[in-house]
Amino acid sequence: MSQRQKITIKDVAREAGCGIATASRVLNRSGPASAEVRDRVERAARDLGFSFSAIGRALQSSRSMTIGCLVPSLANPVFAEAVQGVQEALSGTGYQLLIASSNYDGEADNDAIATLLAKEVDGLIVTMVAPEKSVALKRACQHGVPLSLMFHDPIDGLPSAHVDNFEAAREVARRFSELGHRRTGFLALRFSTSDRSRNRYAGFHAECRARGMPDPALIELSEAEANTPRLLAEILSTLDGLSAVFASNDFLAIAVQKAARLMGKIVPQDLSVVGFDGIEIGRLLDVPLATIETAPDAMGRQAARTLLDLMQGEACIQQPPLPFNFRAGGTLAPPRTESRDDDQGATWPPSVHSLKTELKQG
Amino acid sequence: MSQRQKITIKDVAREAGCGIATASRVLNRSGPASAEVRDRVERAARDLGFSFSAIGRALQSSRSMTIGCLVPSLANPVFAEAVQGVQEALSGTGYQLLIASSNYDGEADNDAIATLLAKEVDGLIVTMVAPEKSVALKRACQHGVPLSLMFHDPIDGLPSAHVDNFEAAREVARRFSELGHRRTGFLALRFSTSDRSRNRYAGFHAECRARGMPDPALIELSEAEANTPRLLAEILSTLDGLSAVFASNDFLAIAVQKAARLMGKIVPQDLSVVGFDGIEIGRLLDVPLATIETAPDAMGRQAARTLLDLMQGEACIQQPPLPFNFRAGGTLAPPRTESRDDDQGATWPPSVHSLKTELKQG
DNA sequence: CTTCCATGTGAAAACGTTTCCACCTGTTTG
DNA sequence: CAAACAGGTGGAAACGTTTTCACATGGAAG
Repeated sequence: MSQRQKITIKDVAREAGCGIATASRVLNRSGPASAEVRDRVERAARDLGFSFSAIGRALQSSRSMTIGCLVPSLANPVFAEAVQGVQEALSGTGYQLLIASSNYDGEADNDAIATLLAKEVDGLIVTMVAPEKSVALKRACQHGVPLSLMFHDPIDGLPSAHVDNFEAAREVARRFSELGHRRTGFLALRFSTSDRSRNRYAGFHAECRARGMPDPALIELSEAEANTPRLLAEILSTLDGLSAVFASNDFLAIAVQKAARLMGKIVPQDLSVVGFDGIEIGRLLDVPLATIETAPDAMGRQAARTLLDLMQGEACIQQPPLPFNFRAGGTLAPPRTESRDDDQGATWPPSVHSLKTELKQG
Repeated sequence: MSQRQKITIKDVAREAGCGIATASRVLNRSGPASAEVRDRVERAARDLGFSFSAIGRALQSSRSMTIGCLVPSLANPVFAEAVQGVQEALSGTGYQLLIASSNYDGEADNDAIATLLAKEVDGLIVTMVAPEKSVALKRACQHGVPLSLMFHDPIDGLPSAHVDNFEAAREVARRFSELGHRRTGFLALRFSTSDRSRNRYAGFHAECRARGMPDPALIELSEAEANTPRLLAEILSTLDGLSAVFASNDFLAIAVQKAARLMGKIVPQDLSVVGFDGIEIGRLLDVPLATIETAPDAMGRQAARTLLDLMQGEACIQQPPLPFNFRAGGTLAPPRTESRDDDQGATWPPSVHSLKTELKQG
């Protein structure tokens, strides 16, 4: 706690016996300087332990060398990995990452963007609740701040690093169908605040229809229900008769297995489960989890690279969606034969929400 | 992409027909102003869509309202959660989080701190490879920047939000011992770059000794070995005869189970496994993982609160270590009786590293 | 010997704030 | 009625940079 006040380039210039401009030129190698002066300045800077003030620089150049990143929460490893990917793509470019998280709150989203904007970030990488409705995001656009999205489908000409959730979910329906499943469920944790979940449901729903399966049951869980196997089991038991469940993320899928065990059901014989995200741990489980593999870190990297291009003034080009991959696993198998062909007989509980109308159609 | 240039307080003042100083006073409610002028200024600011430039403010007040945070990697959920905790504690204080990650590289650690310092962060929250040796960290100290550590044991009077890894590890040894285990192993992924791993080993080792058990086998894994069950199985099979393994994190512990299955061993009958961290998923597994529960988010929150106090000028007080909790689970059981009492007979492979000397003694 | 140019150099403006100070008005006090 | 004071107000300095511009100096070209 010794030296409380900072050493500026003025101090260096004084110590070296030259003008400020010269010191700046030497230290930045941005202009001519005699060997002798160069030497004095460099020595002075070293002796004094000088380093440039990024703030002074930012003010004068109106480039903060900072890029802002907004995600719902770092407690979700998917977003955390994406941010790590951004970090990696940024390393070596001189840009720093200013982070904000909204806790899945649309209001907080707007505040966060406003704050980031006030800090004059040179670019923005964003995942939020409702990008298409966010006034703050619109303002950022008009403001001319380069912008790139993550996880969202591209909107309004804004580039986005994403996977095609709709297509990926169709793939899951296809697998279910091919194995002979008919009655399925879709489990989501934050359906209303996650366009990803909604797109997945839409794709799943569309493909089920296309294959003549009954509409999947949509089950939206609360945080508590998702984390308490007993509660989850209760919910699942109200939906007796389904042979396969598509969980909108891997954690949920694992929770479903636990709940199934509690109910005395065996995965996959009594219930097939497929997750989403492809977290590493799924592979190491007793019964490896069938899931859609995605690469959040690659998403972060792509978002960052796109943003860097944009900041270079390059035209905004939307990259194709990042690939996903269906990972086979022990949690997916054909249904028990006896429950195969009784579609017509039983009354089938309707979807919890009926939002088939406002769903994307592919 | 319309309005590329910014609106400054000057524009507001001109629009309102008053001086800059007055505009500033009105907008900050920091001084007297007539009702009429106040009105004009506020209207002007609204009409123009003015917002303060954090950079201009930072330059003039020499407070950037930014705090820097360095962690090894956000791909590790433990650190990601901690950062999320920091984020939460900071929300509403007006401080933003500037993030850096080092990828477990000590050199990168130093660079990152230097960069953060150049950005004139008002405080620093740090988890790094070797805080006790870092010159950059020392410089930050001398520079007078408020500092708080996470995950590390307190050093040099720097406060740290941490759990007592040594004690927690002793707890594991105690559990093993009470169940009758004697030959144990300690698995670590990044032993050389993680003081946490080292402290855990030290505590585990110390308690094993204290209880008259043979020294635990120390097994340091490469990234590849940890993620490839086959490789891990090979390694484990070279250490035949041990009945219990303490993995330095839960992911490793789960990998060990997978490897054991590959070897035809049954957990916990043939091999007990205890992890560390207490990730949520461990609870949902087929065989719930026995582990030491910690709360990374609480660590982040504590680190942030301590830092805020420090920045208020309060004296630096070291909080007691955060509590840990032994979570019982299906992966821990007494060893098979036949392998109980043959200590003296067999030759026991020595620890991979023999660092018993430089280990913390409690 | 002049003219020109290259090279090295420093003063000063600009970036967007906040704050100190001085200057106005009126109004209250002696 | 003069003096002191309070409330409003704006000019200008400061924060740490970079960059423009102008001024030197010297050597080469005319």
